[in-house]
Amino acid sequence: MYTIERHSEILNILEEKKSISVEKLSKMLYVSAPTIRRDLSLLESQGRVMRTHGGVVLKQAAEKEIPLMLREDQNSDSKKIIAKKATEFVRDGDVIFLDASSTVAHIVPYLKNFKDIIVVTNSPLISMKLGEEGIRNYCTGGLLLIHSVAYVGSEAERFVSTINADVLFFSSRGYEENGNITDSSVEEASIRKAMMKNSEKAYYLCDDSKKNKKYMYNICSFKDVTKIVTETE
Amino acid sequence: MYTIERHSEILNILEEKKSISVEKLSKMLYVSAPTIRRDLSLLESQGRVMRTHGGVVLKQAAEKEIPLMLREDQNSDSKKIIAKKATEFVRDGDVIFLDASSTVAHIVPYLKNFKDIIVVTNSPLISMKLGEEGIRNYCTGGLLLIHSVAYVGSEAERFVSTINADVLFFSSRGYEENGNITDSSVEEASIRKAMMKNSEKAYYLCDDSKKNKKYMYNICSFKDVTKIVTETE
DNA sequence: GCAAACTTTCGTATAATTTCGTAATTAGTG
DNA sequence: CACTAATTACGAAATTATACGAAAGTTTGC
Repeated sequence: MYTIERHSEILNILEEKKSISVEKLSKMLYVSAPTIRRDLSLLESQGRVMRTHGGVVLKQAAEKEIPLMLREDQNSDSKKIIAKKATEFVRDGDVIFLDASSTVAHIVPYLKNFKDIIVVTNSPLISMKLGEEGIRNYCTGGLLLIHSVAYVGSEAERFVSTINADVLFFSSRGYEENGNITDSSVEEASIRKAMMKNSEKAYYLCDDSKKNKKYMYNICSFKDVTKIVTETE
Repeated sequence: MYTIERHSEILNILEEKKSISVEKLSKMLYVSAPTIRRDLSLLESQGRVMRTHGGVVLKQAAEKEIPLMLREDQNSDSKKIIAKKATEFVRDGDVIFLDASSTVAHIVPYLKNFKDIIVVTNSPLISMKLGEEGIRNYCTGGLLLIHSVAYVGSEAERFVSTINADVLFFSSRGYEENGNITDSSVEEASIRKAMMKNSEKAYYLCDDSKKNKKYMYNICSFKDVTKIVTETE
């Protein structure tokens, strides 16, 4: 067995056992302990395992730093429910628009069950999460709107206007009983309109916390939306 | 048997055995070990196999290459030094291109000392880091190249071509003594060329680990670069 | 055509590097 | 403090990189 084969073998073993001692690895792989330690140092420097006195533990993908935005996410549970419901409207082969909201971000994990989908989003965060799940995706690019981690502006909208999507999932800051869907930034309202214009269907994802909140900019009205997805009925 | 026939024969053998020694290949194909090694270097630079001391292993598609974004990056200290040195070439008010390399990513924290700069990058990761530092930035958008967390393709290049930048900071997988700067993916090489074309100045950031590594795709040559920034002189 | 100059390919020889075990020293743990 | 584990140092064996030259194939100019 070659060195790099041994490295992936160590990872395989860890995948199964989560942690193991240097001594056991040494016996299992028929090499001396110093060799195992060298291997582990390397794997540690690559950030794949964590060494401890006497052994190693697998570094879980859990402790990644990215979801900073999503961590401080409120109503995360309802959003998850809504996201799952939304996947009902996805078909294999669809071209999907996702806006840059945290609600919509929760759809990502569910999308990997579909084949040959292409996703277009204006959120770098969602784009990267899609990438992690192995989902082919395009990002619009444009000016980064910092507080909402979204690309906006003419560049972003131009990109959107070149795509013909099957479905759009979007959210917003608030909606009113009368059907007005509103947001607090022009730029974001604008790009959502652009997405809506170029998508066959548009699903509005909203949790109850958004009810009866009115912000400065109008996105659209309930009647412009194919369906509204909520946690309740 | 011609050279390229030998190459595909090596791949065939590997397909079946997954890994094999240089010595065995040498005997099976009736050529000397150095010849096999040359073949393997080539196949490796094409990303089809992984060399290891004593032999080669097939690069499984499944070979879970930890995405850049989760990988703790190596040579982080030298990269930090290089990044700091690079900031010497930034002026207030500059429009700056940053490519999607981890070396270049280390520049971000130093950029917040400059006023009125605008940064354009094809990396969602760098874009978000810039955002966190409060630096005004645009991302190119385009197709997400997963393993390097970079946007590439015609959309990304089109965006770049609309920008006139003052400086570009870029890196690559490898460079040779003779001045060739190369990378392992066409797409990434291509977008770097596009950035170079539209920037007044271009600084190549390279740490010693990249020395004398040759990959399949040419980006440019030392003479096309304004200055090379290294950890040493 | 044809020969000279050039390029590509490959083997040989040698220098440099990698890998890995042993042994000695240092550090960590209960 | 005793015991185990980790680090460091070092040497041996194997592998690889490099330099160089020979042979075969290509290109160029006449």
